[in-house]
Amino acid sequence: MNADQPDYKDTLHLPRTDFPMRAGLPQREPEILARWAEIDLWGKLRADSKGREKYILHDGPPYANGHLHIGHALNKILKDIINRSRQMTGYDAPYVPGWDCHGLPIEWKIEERYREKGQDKDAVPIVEFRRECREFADHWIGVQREEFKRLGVLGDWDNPYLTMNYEAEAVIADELGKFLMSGALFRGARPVWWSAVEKTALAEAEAEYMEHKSTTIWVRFPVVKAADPALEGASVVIWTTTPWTIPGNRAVACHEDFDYAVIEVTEVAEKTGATVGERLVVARNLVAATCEQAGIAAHEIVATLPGARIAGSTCAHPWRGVEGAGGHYDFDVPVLSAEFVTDDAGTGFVHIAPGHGADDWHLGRANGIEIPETVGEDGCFHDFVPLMDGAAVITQEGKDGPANGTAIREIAKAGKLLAKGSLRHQYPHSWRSKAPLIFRNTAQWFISMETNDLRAKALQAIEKTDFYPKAGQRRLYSMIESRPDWCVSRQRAWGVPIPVFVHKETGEPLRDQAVVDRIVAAFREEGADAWFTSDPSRFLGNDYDSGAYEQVRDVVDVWFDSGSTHAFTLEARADQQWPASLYLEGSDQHRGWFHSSLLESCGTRGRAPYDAVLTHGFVMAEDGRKMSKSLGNVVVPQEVNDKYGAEILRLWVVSEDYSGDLRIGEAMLKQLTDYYRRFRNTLRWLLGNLAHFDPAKRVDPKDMPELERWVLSRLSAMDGVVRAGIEGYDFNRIFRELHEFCAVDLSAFYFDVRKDSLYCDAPDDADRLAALSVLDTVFDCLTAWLAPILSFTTEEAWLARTGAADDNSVHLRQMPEIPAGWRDEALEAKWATVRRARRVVLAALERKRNEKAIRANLDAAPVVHASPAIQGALATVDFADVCITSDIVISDADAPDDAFRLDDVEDVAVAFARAEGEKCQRCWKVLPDVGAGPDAPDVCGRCAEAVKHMPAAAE
RNA sequence: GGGCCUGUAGCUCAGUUGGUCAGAGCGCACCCCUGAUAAGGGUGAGGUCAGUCGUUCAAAUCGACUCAGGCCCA
Repeated sequence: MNADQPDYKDTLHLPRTDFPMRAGLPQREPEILARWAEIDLWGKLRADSKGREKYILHDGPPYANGHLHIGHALNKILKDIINRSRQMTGYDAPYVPGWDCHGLPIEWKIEERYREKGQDKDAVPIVEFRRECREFADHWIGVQREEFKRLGVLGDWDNPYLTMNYEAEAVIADELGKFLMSGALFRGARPVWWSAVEKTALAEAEAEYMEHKSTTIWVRFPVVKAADPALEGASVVIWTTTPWTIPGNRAVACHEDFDYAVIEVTEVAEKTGATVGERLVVARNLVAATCEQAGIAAHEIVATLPGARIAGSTCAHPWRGVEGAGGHYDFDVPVLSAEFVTDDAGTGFVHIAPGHGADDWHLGRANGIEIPETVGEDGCFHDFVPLMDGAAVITQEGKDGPANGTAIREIAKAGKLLAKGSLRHQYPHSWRSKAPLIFRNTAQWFISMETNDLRAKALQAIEKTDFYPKAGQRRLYSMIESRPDWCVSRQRAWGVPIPVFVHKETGEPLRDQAVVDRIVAAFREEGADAWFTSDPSRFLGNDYDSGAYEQVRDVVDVWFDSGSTHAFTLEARADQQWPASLYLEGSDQHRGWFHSSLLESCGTRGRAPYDAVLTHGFVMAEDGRKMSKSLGNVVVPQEVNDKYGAEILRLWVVSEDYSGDLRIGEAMLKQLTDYYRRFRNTLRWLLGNLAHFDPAKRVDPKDMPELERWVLSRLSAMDGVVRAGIEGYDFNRIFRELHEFCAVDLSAFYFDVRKDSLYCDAPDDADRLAALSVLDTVFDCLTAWLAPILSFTTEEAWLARTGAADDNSVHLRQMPEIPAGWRDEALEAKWATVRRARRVVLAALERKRNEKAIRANLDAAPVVHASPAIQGALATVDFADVCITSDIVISDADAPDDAFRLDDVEDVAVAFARAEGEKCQRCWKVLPDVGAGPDAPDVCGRCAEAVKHMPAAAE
């Protein structure tokens, strides 16, 4: 610009706003959070929506033992987006966050502290131990609460639900009481990892696998009832690494798909356990290995048959009829088929001792086989087990006891020992004493799946529940369909006690509602500690002799705790409602919270505690693999907050399809910031222009130009997208469509086209006022639509426009009601045509630009040769404005041969021409009437007129 | 090993009941603007639709298998 020319910039209505382009989210977000706290946004929302239909998203409780990871962030942000979007579409959506507080991981942490101090946990009074657990959980609840709030998650953070609240502990006991009273809670037995040294059960995760040398044996189980004639007179051969479990044997398992061989021994080696002429059955591809081990020098294969034809046979226990056993082992040993049988070692037959193995136990239960108790808590055989002499499996010093030797000797004496060997393998040991563990049958409490038709009720409830995505329904269904009874007891300290008394003589649990009620009342007042600090008579009252009852010392499985959250939160709280509208968690919770809540609720209330279940996938690193510290690809939410802002995480949640696994990494975060900038700058430009808008001069839609009405129609369509997305939890679609709307419809088209009018027209020019009116509406819509997602930025923009009064927040708004008349599909179709023609013009000008014929499009005034149909569309349109050229000619003449065309746009050809005239120094269009006005020699007529109407240069 | 799920351009996603050359946005390259400026506009290059084999006149879309990844089990 020449220095001697007047600067017209001050006469333009350029965007003016304090809303910065650079968000500074890491700094700004905490300020916005502070304001929400200060104005009590949560309280205002509640007051605002009082009496509206409730939308209850019941929070699945995270575990209170560490900082949040990215999965927590995904989960809570998604919940927040759903709650906010429901709140803005006519519901009252009071979100109560919760925490899971009891359980093993916290217990471990406390035990670890003891170990570090050289203290013994068992020497500490249980109530003291529990107090430390409680404090530990309390600490992490505080930490996580702040981390969740930092993500912008709105909720009743001052009154969350905690499974360790006294009220919750009371309700959990009460719920368990319902199962007790209905007869569904019963005492059964199941094998658990057991340490004979500590005389305690260990959790799976407490077992340390270390190398161990085990004695292996091959044992004959004579077939007494053959399912196939080929098995007559033969012995099934089993192989085991735990000879001491033979007394507990009650079955043999084979695999129905494996081929088995019946062999006849024809020659034996010098050292052998086999006899010439005997028939043995082993898996076909283990025949050679077995023969070698047993010293069988030669054999004949008498028959081969699949496991399917062996299953159903009956064998004799190796000690059937043995002297001194008193007929104890004379029971039948059925051959069952089982999937877990392998043929990579052993004989293809697995000896099943239901009291000494998980597979064994499941198979035994599935087939109605008794689960014998053979070993006491000190690791020694019970005296009533014949032939074992009370031998120790594991000694109190943590060494192998004599039980293996005793068993092997007796098997050999009975003539059933085919071979013996040894094996080094990984075997579980106690993490405390380092002694080998054994699987031992123990008394446990179960909730029956069949009593009161729990399984059937649960399956029916699943069918009545909506699942997002749909596949979750089948997943949960098949789990419930096949699951065993629910083992709810844990031999632990940090949990809600199983509030049951068992009669010492009958072994029957006491079922008396009055007793349950007294327990619940005590828990409500003092917490579940009351169970450990009170004399049993406090609960038993005068009706029972406390000496006749044993007080159960087990605590309940934490899944029962969280399965009861619906009872002590949805039912108990006045602001909540039962059942929940939605449960939302990671897809692993089909096995967890969805599952336990369903069973708990069906068992006590006959239906699911939720109307719908939504699952999200897991967060992977950028390459689609699991995040792991060793790979260094872990994304931590706190770091994203500090570097990019929580808003970027919120955007991330909706930028992906959360029904499957999601990914996150540096490259994606960069892309997300680009998405963010598009939204932010769209709002910024709107704000800048709206600074010039006087609502009193709002133009009615019916008086607007077509282009403005087209925008309104697009808004109407977007409204449909937003509402459908909220309804169906498809926020990815909302995000995608809104982003495209901002980028393509608005920024690249509507804004670009209307800049001329908005910046240059006279203040009260009708078209300019219409455009401003539309911008106001667009702003109104976008801030509301994006508010659930970009909760910080929309608030910032909204306050920038409407003022930061204490009762003002974008989150107190409802989604805008779009008048039905705005949608005009014919108009949208017409403008689709206009934009197709525009594309040809822009492409033609691009070519000229590359040829250096023009620079800006305003240098051109092309001739558009179009078909009559397209001319019809362009007739009512200022096509030069639309193409941002200084002039344009629509011609019905045949296009010259060198006219520009696009392959995919028929009937439009563009012939290039430069714009005629001088460049207006104000609007930069090249026009013939520049300088026509005497006062303004370097501007066009329109601008001369506009400047005249400007009240002052510094508007 | 079993159940369930996922696999479309560098990235995030669309692709209705199988049938116009597989689409969008972003990113990228190049050009323009410099009155949305750590912004804005335009043009363009990118894909054996994980792979193989089938069904069909016709498959990204149906079936089987394989590979890779995930969740839950064993």
